[in-house]
Amino acid sequence: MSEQQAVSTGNESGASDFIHEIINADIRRGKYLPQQIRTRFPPEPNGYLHIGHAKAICIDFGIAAEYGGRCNLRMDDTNPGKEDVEYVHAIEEDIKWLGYQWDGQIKFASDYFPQMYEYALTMIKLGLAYVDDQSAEEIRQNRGTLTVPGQESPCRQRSIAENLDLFTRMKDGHFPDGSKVLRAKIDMSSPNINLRDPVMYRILHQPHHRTGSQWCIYPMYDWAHGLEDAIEGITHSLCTLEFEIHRPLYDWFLQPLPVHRPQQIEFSRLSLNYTITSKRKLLRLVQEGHVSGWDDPRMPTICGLRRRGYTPESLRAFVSQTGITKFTGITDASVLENCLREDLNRRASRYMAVLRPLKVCITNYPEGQIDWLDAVNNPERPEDGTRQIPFGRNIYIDQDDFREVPPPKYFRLAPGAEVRLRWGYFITCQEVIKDANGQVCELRCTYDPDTRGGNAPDGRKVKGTIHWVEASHAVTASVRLYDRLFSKENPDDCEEGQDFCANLNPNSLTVLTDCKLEPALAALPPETRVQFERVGYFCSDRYEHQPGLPVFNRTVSLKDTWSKIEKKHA
RNA sequence: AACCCCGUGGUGUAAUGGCAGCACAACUGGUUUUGGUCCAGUUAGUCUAGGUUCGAAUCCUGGCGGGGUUGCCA
Repeated sequence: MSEQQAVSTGNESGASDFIHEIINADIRRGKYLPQQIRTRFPPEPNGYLHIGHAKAICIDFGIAAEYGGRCNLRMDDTNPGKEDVEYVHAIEEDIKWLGYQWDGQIKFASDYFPQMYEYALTMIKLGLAYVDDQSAEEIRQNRGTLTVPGQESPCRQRSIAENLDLFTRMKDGHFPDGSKVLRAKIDMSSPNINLRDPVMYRILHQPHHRTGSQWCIYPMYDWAHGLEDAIEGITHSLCTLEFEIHRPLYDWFLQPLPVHRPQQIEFSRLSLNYTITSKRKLLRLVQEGHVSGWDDPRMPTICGLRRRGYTPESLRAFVSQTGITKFTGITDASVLENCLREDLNRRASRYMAVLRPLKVCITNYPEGQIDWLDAVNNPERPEDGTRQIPFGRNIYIDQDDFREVPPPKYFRLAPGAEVRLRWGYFITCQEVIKDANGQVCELRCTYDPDTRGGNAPDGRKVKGTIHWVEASHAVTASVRLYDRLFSKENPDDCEEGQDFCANLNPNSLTVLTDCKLEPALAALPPETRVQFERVGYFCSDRYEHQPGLPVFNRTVSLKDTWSKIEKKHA
């Protein structure tokens, strides 16, 4: 490959999707230099970003970076009634956390209102826009339907002078909300309904979170968006598939104006099974208290995934794996989990934690004596070193690691059985103690002093290794176990008269308050991702975790081969 | 019988007229001081009918199926 070719594409990943093809072609024929490629991520600040936005962010920022170009962050704040600065800040934080940095200052569509207004006057002067007095209802009626053409407005033939006068007075606040709109004069019988004289401006006597009461007319998406892109010199305006049918309008608005002309390219949205990614529905979950907030660890929002313990790297890997296409498929959530486990397996330090404690007394171990054992922090990264963990006469193990009547293939503790304590000794269960209700409440075991560190000098093997925590040093913690928020693959699949809330998984959250942690875990700062050995990946809560009162969220469990074996034999 | 877009294993995605490959999932087996990781393997796919071509997942035509579009939302 010649150097010129390598430079001309600048495509490091070698991706060959249709977006890269278009950009590569533009570069090849000299339309742009690679470093001139400019994209934008244009959220409306009316909600929190979710996993679907993460895809758009990775594509918008990622592609610009590949070519050595730039990507803008632009708030598409053209509808004052729905938008708020709260969302602006949250969006900025989420994008940075994902690992991206926008070019220069954050941009706001509202900053372009004056220029958009001037261009609207130009459109009127060109005879391409007119003021319509019809009500919203009349406009809707006259738009026709998918199969019948629309009717032209009685106002369509107004003179340019009259349109100019009316539009100026619209801007100056002479008319009440809804009394007039500015419309593009295109084609009321177009098979593409977007072209049936779409509204460009509506009257809204509402304060805007940035421009205050400066404006009482606000531009509609189709009119505004292409101009925003043009003003910023966007070369490739990447968006999702539902805007595909708007592209003729995007081009139509820009064509007569003396502006740069970006190219809109559409790709399919990301959908995940067992998940909703609709801002409206997400908002309902928050408002109706089905979750604790936008950043509830069960939410598919970026801040929710973050609090759950997802890494930015795993999210980016996931987006990269699902690819860029025009096919509207549903990705299995296990792909996301796999990306996470792959990342965390590499990075997360291992610790021992007992979630549902069962007391074990090592009867032949001296009272009051503590033995500090060496434990490897991360077998995937020997350079992470080792730490010391206390061992003593009284320890906790997980209730699930003991069965009074062990099922087939059960390798853990049972009456008379010997297991290895991770990093510790072999122990053998000698006695089972039950409470008044007949529940197992304590085990009395013996240990083999010769097996310190986990190996028997006589070469005998034990099949099972279980985790444990020494009782006198254990720190009691709260641990939240999360499961999928919805019990149906498609949460919208519900009975007549019901909605997605009927499919909420009642067991999506389990809070355990008597978990026993090895001491090192309690000393960790908030938002630290770790593995509880044999259990799963956990993250100290971003807001509630304290050294004296640890709070961990389960990010994802470890793959559980045993549960499959157990089911098979059941 | 509107218009636009899209159809490749169960799921997501490569192959740009030349050996249908990858990942996830599922299932075997091996390794293992995490029933994790890792390694090896198995199952399984071009919606359909024609056409063009030496050769079609790829190009053309029809059918079928899916998604989007009838806000003064974005």
